[in-house]
Amino acid sequence: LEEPTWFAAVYEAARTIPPGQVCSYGQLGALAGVTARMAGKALAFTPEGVPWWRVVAWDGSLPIHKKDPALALLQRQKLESEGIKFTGSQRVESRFFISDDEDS
DNA sequence: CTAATGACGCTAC
DNA sequence: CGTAGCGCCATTA
Repeated sequence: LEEPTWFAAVYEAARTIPPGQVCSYGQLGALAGVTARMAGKALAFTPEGVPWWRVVAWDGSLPIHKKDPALALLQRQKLESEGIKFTGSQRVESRFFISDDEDS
């Protein structure tokens, strides 16, 4: 169990995500000091205690369904449990993002 | 060293 | 709102 890489930084950044809010891989990566791609990689290895479901794509969609469609469904249920709502499609509303400024 | 890939980001149509 | 294409950075072949 050794991740001597930016993985740990991504996990800690994910823990800083407040409940009822979501964050994009880019935002999380910025907090962890890595790029969005690296954040996604780390999120695939998320250990216990890390709210990986609070991390979505920049546009609120769930890009993880590419290989694990069931996982995407699980994430959506988790987000709904947090009070987050979805649009007609599988996308989280922008006002739930940490990036505030929900008012245009 | 070059090519390909990935729980991505953003612009363009 | 939907799809298509390119860019990004690190790991692996």
